[in-house]
Amino acid sequence: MRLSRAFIPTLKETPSEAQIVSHRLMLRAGLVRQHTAGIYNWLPMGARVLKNIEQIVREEQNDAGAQEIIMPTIQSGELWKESGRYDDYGPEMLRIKDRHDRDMLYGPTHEEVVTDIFRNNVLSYKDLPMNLYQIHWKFRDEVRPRFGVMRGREFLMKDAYSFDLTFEAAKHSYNQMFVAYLRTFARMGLKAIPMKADPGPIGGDMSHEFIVLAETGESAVYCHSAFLEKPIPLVVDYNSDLQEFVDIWTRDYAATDEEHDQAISKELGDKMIEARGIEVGHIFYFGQKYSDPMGAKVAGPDGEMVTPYMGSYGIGVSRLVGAIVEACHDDYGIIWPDTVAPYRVGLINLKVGAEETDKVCDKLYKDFSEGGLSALYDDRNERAGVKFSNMDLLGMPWQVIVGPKGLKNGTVELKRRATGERQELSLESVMSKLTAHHNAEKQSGAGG
RNA sequence: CGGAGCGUAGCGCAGUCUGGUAGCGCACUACACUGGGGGUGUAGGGGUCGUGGGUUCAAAUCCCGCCGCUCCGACCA
Repeated sequence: MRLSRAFIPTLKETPSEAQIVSHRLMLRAGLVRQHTAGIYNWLPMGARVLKNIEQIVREEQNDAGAQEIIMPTIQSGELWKESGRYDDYGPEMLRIKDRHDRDMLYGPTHEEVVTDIFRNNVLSYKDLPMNLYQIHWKFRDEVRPRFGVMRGREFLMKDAYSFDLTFEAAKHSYNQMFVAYLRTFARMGLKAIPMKADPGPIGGDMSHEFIVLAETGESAVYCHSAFLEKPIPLVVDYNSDLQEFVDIWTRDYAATDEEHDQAISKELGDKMIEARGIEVGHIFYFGQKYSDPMGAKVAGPDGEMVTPYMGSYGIGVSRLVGAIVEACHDDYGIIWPDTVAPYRVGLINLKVGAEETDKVCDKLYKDFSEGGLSALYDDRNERAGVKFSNMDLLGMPWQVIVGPKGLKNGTVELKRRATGERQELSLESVMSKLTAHHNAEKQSGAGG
């Protein structure tokens, strides 16, 4: 994309409503604009990041054996009366009447709908286990939306729902999602720590929140320093027993503010990390809570009808954009991890209109796109300083700077946004270096 | 939902107390100079002052209603 043609409205000054750094930077870098309280427009840069994140989530869900579906945003109230939640859910649920005066609602979550799909279409234990997910917009009429997209009312969420014949099998489904989540967040360059969450009325220990550590996180969190060193599984056989791996990630202490035990802090001493965190995922097992009242049953091996055991697994996709900015920025702007960056490369032409620089930039721009490296080409007739600070604000992980000085020696400059490290390289080495990095990342599946 | 505050050009703000021609900086347009970290100058364009009513010769300014947004608390992917 040529910057001269791109719709990227940047701001020098921060709009007064933005309090936290991710919100400020997302507005300043032109990712989003607020439509109304807690509801956002996603402009081209924001939309690209959102799509990248969505795709990583999708790939990892598919790898883990989940199948993508799309459920409606507007739901019938009748299903919620069956599960009993129509009365329980409260004003957070946006309720609507259609023209026939029927009770409808904008879905805040989809347990009822997915259970309805299941009971109407799945008849035999042979179809289990089954895990269905979607990546779709939800609406929860929060009392007080804030922090930009981190606590919006409308938000993009990946929600998966598993169905199993037995508790043991359900536990395996839970573990599959657990591992998939570790991989998903790692691929985005995030350190996400699973913390035991309030298990709710079902009890047990099968509920975890995945928390990204960030200075400006919304809540205080506590965890053992061992979490910073734990391995992310690069290659996973999701059919194998994952319990051992899950145990590694759950044996050390980690708790959110509400669950925290101050005594353990003392016990762990300097091994205890006290930090701020952002919840980006939440998985839980809830057994027959919905399948039972809604009458979802399959025929078991012996012909008896069995009510399946369920779990649900959420990732806040739009929230992740904010969380990544919270975790990856400096005084100059955003520092996108390679895997989610709106463009991989920011190409800066320092002297637009000069034959040499124009020619080299055109060639690089073409080579990047042919090599599968998305590039944002700053071809505007602006001063160098404007382009540098603008590209730093936008946060492309690599910058390729083409100016008359370097070209005299046949070189261009490659800058790593995260470290500020700069190298003078020939055109060929720039291409090969970026391509090599890109390929290495694809192979490992966990770049960043 | 309790408490507090704010709505004036795309963004940041002044003007409101004490009523009298709607301003400043950035951004935007044009031209010139400049040209490796948000440069300089000149000339421009853009606002029914959130909205409805009231008081007044006269309302951004005073009074009343409504709408919207933000912040602090209790709640949440």
